[in-house]
Amino acid sequence: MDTDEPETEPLSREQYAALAEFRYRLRRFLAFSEAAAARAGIPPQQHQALLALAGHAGRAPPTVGLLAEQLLIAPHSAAELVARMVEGGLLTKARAAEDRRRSELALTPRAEALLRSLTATHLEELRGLAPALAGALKPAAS
Amino acid sequence: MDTDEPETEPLSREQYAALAEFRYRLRRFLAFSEAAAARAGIPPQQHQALLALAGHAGRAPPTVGLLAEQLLIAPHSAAELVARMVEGGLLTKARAAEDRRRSELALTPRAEALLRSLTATHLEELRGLAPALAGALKPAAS
DNA sequence: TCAATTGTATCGTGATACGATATGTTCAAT
DNA sequence: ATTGAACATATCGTATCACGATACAATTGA
Repeated sequence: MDTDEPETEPLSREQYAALAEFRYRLRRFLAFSEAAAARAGIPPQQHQALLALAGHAGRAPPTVGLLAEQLLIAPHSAAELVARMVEGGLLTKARAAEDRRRSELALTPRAEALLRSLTATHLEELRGLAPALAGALKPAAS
Repeated sequence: MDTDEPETEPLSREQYAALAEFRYRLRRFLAFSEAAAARAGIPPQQHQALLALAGHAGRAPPTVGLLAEQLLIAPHSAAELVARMVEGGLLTKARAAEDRRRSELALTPRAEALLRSLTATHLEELRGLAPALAGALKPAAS
């Protein structure tokens, strides 16, 4: 039981309200995103995995460990996620030739189509949301 | 199985990368927030509940239903959350006099101290994060 | 006064990330 | 070459938390 909190200066009602507003808008965006993924027929984590992998395009081929880093989950959680996605026909997994510990991941055509559609939807949503988010952020960090 | 995706124009590598970057920064912020709550000794949802209730200060006394709206969870989920928080000594719950269906909620002194400390930490973090978030947002919504 | 609505609560369930652990692979230093 | 350490991935049981279905009490309106 932490009874001895660090001494903190009192905060204004406005600061609480601004931070609460920011988090509320964040939740709304995340809820929108989850609903969009659900409409597309995949769990939100799998959408995030696809986006992280696609966003990494151009660099070294993505692996399970890279996915874990990007999603901020433990490597073995990423392995489970990848297993579900391979099963669902969204990813292919192949041991890397030069280091056979690694599994290199790639999106299937179906995954690419899903992600394209989801990303377009999200960019549009963000176009509208960005000002509100930025606005809620400004007074919070004053 | 959704095999017929809506027709979407191709997206650039930069757009995927920008959106992925934005979500990554969001995850980092949320992970920071969860870690801060854990350090304070409460689950992250309880921190969000405290913030939502405090952010509402000044208006009508907050109820279980209001909390559900703010957190985007079902009313009965909010009831469970509140039960855990009352048990943990963070909230008090009292039937409203004028409408005895409602439970009016209030933060305990311990909760106020926790939230004050957590909010100060978060505002500081956001001061540093806001530019990066806004930066990742700009190219995404071009 | 009775039906519909609202606010809160209870119970069992499901999804997913985690901890602990295991296996295979590579690398460094002897 | 060999051995031990570090690394990448995988498996299994567990815990958390919101949900669906449902219930009940209080209020409102016809």
